[in-house]
Amino acid sequence: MCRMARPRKPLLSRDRIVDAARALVDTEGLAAVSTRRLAAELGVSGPSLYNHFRTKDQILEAVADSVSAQVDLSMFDGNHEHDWRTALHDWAVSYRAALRAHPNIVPVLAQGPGHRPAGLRLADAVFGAMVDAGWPPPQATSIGALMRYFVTGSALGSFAGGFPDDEAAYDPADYPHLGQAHLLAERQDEVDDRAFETGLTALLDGLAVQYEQVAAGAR
Amino acid sequence: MCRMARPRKPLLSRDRIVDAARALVDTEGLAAVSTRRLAAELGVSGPSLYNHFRTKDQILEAVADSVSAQVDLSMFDGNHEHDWRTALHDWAVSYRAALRAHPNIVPVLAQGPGHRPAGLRLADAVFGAMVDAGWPPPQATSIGALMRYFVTGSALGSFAGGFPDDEAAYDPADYPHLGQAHLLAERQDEVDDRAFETGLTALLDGLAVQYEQVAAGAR
DNA sequence: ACCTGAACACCGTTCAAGT
DNA sequence: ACCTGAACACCGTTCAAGT
Repeated sequence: MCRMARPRKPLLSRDRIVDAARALVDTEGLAAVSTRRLAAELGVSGPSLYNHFRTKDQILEAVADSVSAQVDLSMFDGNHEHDWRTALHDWAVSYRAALRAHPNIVPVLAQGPGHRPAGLRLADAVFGAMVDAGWPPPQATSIGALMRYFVTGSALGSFAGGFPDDEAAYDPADYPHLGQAHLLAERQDEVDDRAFETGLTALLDGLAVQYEQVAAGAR
Repeated sequence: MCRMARPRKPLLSRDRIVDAARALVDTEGLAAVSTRRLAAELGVSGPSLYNHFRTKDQILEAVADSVSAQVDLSMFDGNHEHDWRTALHDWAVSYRAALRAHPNIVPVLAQGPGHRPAGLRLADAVFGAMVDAGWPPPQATSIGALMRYFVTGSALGSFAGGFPDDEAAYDPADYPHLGQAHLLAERQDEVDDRAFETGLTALLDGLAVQYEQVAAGAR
């Protein structure tokens, strides 16, 4: 049929590279991602990656964006089934779940959306929904910012898991109140989940107070 | 006086290494810190550092701890001049200020205190003060965790600074609500400071609601 | 005890060469 | 268009050698 010799199918694609990089970040951490190691995982040589990405950093940006894309934004859809508070709560839970599934990439994500499409879409959705709900634009901006602070902070590293699990690490003379801290490690998810829900509830309760003031001012 | 030849004064010390590393992290970022580069800054050869620290990671841990040590904890002192809410507010402001002065080390700090003394001291102080103020220990733990989430998240990266400042980056078809987002970059500190104060106030208002419930349960 | 140069097994990235 | 090997200027860390 064809006159010209068809080039064989390319070995790589941006998607294959991002998938492999995300897997490597998840299992072995950011520091384990080298272009040679990643290429080996994909069965090619190191420099091949540069046919698809300009730098290694751009690969990591793409991984970060693929994680942002997992965040559910449907609660901000126009049909308004949820009030702003419920929407914000459900979004925060989905946002944190997506990041906690890939905690090692959070430092990259937390630098802001930059030009990453999924990051910008997320910022667009929450800002638009808050303005639609009646928040003045400056407050809507603050809500987007403070929710990102809280969610990325909660996903960046476990609170409970950051404490040593050996009792000997806590000299009572130095740390009089940490006598039970060595128990945190074995209840890691429970402690972090409860702290997240407690903080999220407090944030939303506090924002509701401010919303009342805004609404009263508008009357 | 002395029989033995005095060894000449050591060229390095842990403190000198940590100070130089912190300066390098601040001015050029985590990625710029290599043992060779850091050693050159100190006028010695790369391997010399290994006489004072076991690994490069331990140097970065020490930098992180030196930043934690800058956080003011005096509001948690026993004299009880402040109620828990005021103390928590002032602590959060100091905590964020210390981290924002050295944002590039925050990813290391946010992994938790580990065995770092200043990190453990900070956790000890806030937990002890909340328990003293009447919070049940599990809630006091949650408060330590959620405050760390919020503060580290707010210091990890600027919200406003994470958005491109060129209008062309925001196609209205893709991001219908980000028409003004390119203006965020030029008001970076203002936007982030207001979001932090808004979030902190909301958190404390929300915690006050929960505190009332705890106090009512105890009656 | 503390610093050095040499060495090892790595890095990210470029580039000429192949198909 | 896409992949390769060779090369360049780096890495973190170890170690024998110096004082």
